[in-house]
Amino acid sequence: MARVRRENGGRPKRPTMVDVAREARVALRTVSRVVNNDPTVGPEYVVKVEAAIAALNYRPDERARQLRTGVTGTIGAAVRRIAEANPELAAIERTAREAGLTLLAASTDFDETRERDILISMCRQRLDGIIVEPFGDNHAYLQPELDAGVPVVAMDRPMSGISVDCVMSDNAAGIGMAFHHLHQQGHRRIAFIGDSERVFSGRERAVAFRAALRAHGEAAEGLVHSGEITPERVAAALDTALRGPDPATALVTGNMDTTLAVLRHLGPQAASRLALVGFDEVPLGDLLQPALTVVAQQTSVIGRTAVELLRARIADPARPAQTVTVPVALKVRGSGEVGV
Amino acid sequence: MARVRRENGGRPKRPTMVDVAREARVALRTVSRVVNNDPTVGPEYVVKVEAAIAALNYRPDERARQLRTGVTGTIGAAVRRIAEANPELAAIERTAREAGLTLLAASTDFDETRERDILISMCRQRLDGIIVEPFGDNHAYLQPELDAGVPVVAMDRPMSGISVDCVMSDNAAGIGMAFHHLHQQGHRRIAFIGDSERVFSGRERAVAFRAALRAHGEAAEGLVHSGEITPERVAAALDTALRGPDPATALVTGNMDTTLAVLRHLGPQAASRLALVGFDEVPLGDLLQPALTVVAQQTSVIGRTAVELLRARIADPARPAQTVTVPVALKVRGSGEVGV
DNA sequence: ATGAAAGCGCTAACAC
DNA sequence: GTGTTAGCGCTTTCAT
Repeated sequence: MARVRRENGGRPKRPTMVDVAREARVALRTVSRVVNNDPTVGPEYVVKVEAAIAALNYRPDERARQLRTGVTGTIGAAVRRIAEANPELAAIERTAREAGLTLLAASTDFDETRERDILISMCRQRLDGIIVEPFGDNHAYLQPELDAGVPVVAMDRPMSGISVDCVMSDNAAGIGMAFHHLHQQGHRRIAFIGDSERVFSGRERAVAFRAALRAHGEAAEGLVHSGEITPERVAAALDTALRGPDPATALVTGNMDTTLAVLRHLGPQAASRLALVGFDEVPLGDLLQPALTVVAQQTSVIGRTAVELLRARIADPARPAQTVTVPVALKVRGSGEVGV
Repeated sequence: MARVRRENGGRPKRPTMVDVAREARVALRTVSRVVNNDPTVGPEYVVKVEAAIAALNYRPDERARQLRTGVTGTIGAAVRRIAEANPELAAIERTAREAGLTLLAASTDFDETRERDILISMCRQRLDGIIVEPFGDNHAYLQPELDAGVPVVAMDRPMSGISVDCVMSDNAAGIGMAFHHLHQQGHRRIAFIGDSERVFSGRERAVAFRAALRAHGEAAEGLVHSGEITPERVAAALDTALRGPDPATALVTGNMDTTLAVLRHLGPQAASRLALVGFDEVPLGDLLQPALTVVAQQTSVIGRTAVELLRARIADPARPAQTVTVPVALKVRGSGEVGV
C-alpha cells in the first residue's frame, strides 16, 4: 500500500493523477472526473479509480487545479494583529467558511512596509479577493492590482488614494453616545483620551468628541487628549484632565488600549473615582469593579459584511464601491454611572 | 499603461511572463531570470524587462512557480481558535516570517470533522508543513500523509495513532507548583476544578493534582472535579468543594475557561474569600482584586519551538520524532496568597 | 461515456 | 549570457 517512490534525498514523491490512471487502467480524464464527482462516470470505473486512489494514497494537488482553473477558492485577510483577540477575524473566518472559501490570514503588525509586502504577496498568489484592515496611509500602489481586477475590501478604516468597498463602525455616533450618557448622569467636565489623530479612527473619534463638547456648550480646553498610546502619555493626559480648579469628573477613552492604560494607571478602582466609558469592549471588563461601561462595536457584523462585500465584488467587478457604516451600542455596566 | 485585455464577462486577464517577454523583445527565460534577480543577466536586459513589467503591471503568478518548483514557502497552522487571544499563534507567525515562510492559519473550532477537513485540505495544497493543536482523538487517518512525507508537528497536546514531533507545557510540574504554593501558604484543603479528563491536558492536570494530594497525604474526596467547562458544572463543583464540615480554603483551576467561570460564579472578589491559583494567564488578570496568581505557560517559546521542530523535519524527514516539554512558571500576584 | 492531447504560467535543462 | 524546449499536475476542449 505505501507504494511511495523516493527520488532524491529520501523525499518521497506523491503519486499524481497519471499514476492513478495507470494503476486503475483508465484514462487520466476518467480519474479527473471521479475526483470531481462527475456524475457521468460509469459506476464500475468509479470503483476501480477509487481503489487505485486508496492503494496509492493519492491526494489531488490543489495548486495545479488552481493554476488550471484560475480560481483559488481562497481569500486573504491582512489584519493589524492576528493572534490578539480579534472577533472581526473570527467573523470573517466563519463567513468565509460558510461560503466555501479558505481564509489566508496575515498580520500587518502595525508596519506599513509589512502591510505592503503582504498585500503584494496576496496578489501574487492570485487570491480570489483581499480584506484589509488598512494601516499605512497611502495605498495608491494598489491601483494597478485594482485595475487588474483584484477585489479588495477595507475594514474598520477607509483606504487612501484608491477607491474600494469599505465597512466600518459609526465612530461619531459611538462617541456621541458615550458623551451623552455621561452628560445625562450629571457630568459637566468630561475628558477624552484617545489615539493619535494621524490614525483614522483616532481622528474621527477626537473630532466627534470636540463636536459633542461644542454641542453642549462646553469648552474643549484641557479635555481632549489624543496621541500615541503609551503609559506615559496616558498618565500625563490623565493628570492634566484631573488636576486644576475644575477637574474632569468623567472620562471617555478612545479605544481599548487607552482604556487599559487608564485602568492600569489609576489602579483597578479607577472607575470608583471617575466615571468612565470606553470605546471598544475590553476582555473581562465585566469582572472589574465596577464593571466597564463601553461603546461596543458589532465586530461580527463588520467581519461578515466585509466578506459579503468582497463576494459581491468578486461576482461583479464593475459594481461601484460602497461604504457600509455599522451602528455601535452602549453597554451600561457601572463604570459610567458613578455620581459626580 | 493600463493595457489590460478583457476576455469574458469583463474579467481582466493579467499579463503573463510571455507577454512581458514579447513587450521587452527578449526570451521568456530572460524575464524569469530578472524576476528572480539572477545576477547573470546583462544590465541592459534588466532595464528593458523591468520597463516592460512596469508597463504591463505584470505580477508573477505564485501558483505556477509553486507548481513548478514543488515548494510553497507556506506552512499551515490548524489551531483550535484563531481570533481569540492566541499568543502561540502569534509566536508561530513571527517565527515563520523570520524564516521567510508564509503562514496559513485556520480554526478547527473544537470540531473533529472540521479539524480533519482542514488538515486534508492543507495536504492537498501541498503546504511545506503543518502545525496542529490537535483536538480529535484519532489521527490515524493522517498516516498516509506522513508516509508521503508531509511534515507535521503537534502543539500543546500529542496526537494519537501516529508518531509526530510535539511541543507542550509541563502540565504536571505546573499543577505541582500551584499545589505546593498553596500548601506552603498553610492551606490543607485544596480543591481542583478542571477540564474533562477526555481532553489530554485535562487528564494530565487532574492526574497531577491527585498525585500532589497523595504526596501530601491528603485524601482526594470531594476535591477533584473534572468535566466539561460549563457555568453550571463549575458552580456545582464549587458548591461541593466549599460546603460540608471541612470545606476547601484554596482552589486550583485547570485552565483559563475554568478560572473565568469560577470568577464569574463567585463574583470578582472570589479570591478574597478563597485562595485561587489558575492554570494559564487570564487577560487582565493583573487588574482584578486581588490580582490573579497563575501558572503561566511560555506560549511564545511553544510557538517558536513548533516552527523550529517543523523546519527541522522539513530539512530532514527521516529524523526521529521528538517531544519537547516547555517549563511553566508560577506568577505570584495575590489571589493565591490569601490566608487560611 | 471514455480517451488523447493541449495548455494554465512558470522554472530548469540544455543548446547556442 | 541568452534563447529554446520540456514539463510541474491538473482541467478541458475535442475526437472517438
